[in-house]
Amino acid sequence: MIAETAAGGRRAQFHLPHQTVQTPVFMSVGTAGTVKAVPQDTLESLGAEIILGNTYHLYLRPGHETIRRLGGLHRFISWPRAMLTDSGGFQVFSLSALRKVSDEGVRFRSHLDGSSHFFTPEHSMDVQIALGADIAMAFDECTEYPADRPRAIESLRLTMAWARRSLDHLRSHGDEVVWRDEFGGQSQNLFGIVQGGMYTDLRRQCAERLVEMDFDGYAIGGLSVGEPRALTLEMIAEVLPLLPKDKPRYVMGVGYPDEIEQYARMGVDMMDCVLPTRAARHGLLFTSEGRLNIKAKRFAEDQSPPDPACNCPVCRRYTRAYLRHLMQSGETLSAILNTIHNLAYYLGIMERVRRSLHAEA
RNA sequence: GCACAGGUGGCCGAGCGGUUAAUGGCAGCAGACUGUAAAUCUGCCGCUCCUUGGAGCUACGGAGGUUCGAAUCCUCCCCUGUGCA
Repeated sequence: MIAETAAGGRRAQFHLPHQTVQTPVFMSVGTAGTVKAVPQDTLESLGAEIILGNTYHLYLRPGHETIRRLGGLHRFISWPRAMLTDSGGFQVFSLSALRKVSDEGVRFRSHLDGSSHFFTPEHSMDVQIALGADIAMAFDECTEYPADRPRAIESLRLTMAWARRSLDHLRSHGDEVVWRDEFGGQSQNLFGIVQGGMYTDLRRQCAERLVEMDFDGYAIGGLSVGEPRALTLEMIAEVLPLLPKDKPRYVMGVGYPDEIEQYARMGVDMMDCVLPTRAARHGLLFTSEGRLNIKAKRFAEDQSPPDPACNCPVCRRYTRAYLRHLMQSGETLSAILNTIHNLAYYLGIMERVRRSLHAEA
């Protein structure tokens, strides 16, 4: 812990096997072993210290055993810094049409070829061990919104049982949970995930139980699934005080620029979101002046940079007119430049917040 | 010159007597996107009016014709492609 503000904001750093991560931090999502459209060296130069990978996607392709044989995910994708793998729990939610949930686990059909697979907490851990990220996530069920109370309770029961099993399995395979690669990796951390729908008492109950289990960090999941922002905020505010101060707190799947700043100031250490990368590919740029739909005709001859206040490599060199043209033409470079800018913008927000938290403390 | 095949809204392309302002796709315009089945999805897309819903006008190469009714059938003309001279 480096600094703490009266409002609960934290400026800290976490020593992970591959990287000491300065927090609060925004993590770019690299589902299939790539932060879409951005090469690893560019991510490094943008200052990304930790990125995500996804258990579900990498298990299906190229296969976790393949990645294990190739020396783990870090080596496979040539990423020297920290990584976190999501457990596949979110896919249980997002691929709902193709799944069947039981206490034991989840049977689902591959979105790639329709083949049938069965995921259990143990299996998710095995896959994540093979991938070898610095942080693995417990296998959970992301409760949908809206979910009535009985449904939220049932979903929560599953998530807590699976958290226990995830932890037990990972701990009992301690010897395997060590990756030594040229980047210096070692032991793997495991985070538990707080669910509970939009019910504060369920959230509290879940948080307390997970803390008893003693995870290496705690995530708040099941948010940004369609609920009003006020609810998101309420759930986060409810859970944060229950989590141990000396461990990372991670809100999964958020958010818009103003959201991540707000949550960081409340004491959230880690966040991730596909928004900056996906929106970039769709032509939406986040700037200090607000959202910029670069496809808009009014930018056709606009010679100013995407964001005049931004110092990223894209804003230093290219005009809105050019980015619009690339987008209109469907050029690959469009996705690359848009994504680099959005990521730079998000990382810049966090950099600013970190400084500000430090100054306030 | 002869023989086939064609000429449809910005483009490509369905339709081949009424349910057709005319299927689709592209392009264009606007919007969405929150632990990535997403370089995806949604809406608008002949013109002019009025309030949703409508009203009117103009449209399927051109000119005639048949028919209650034609982008669709007939005649002539113009143009394009291919083949043969």
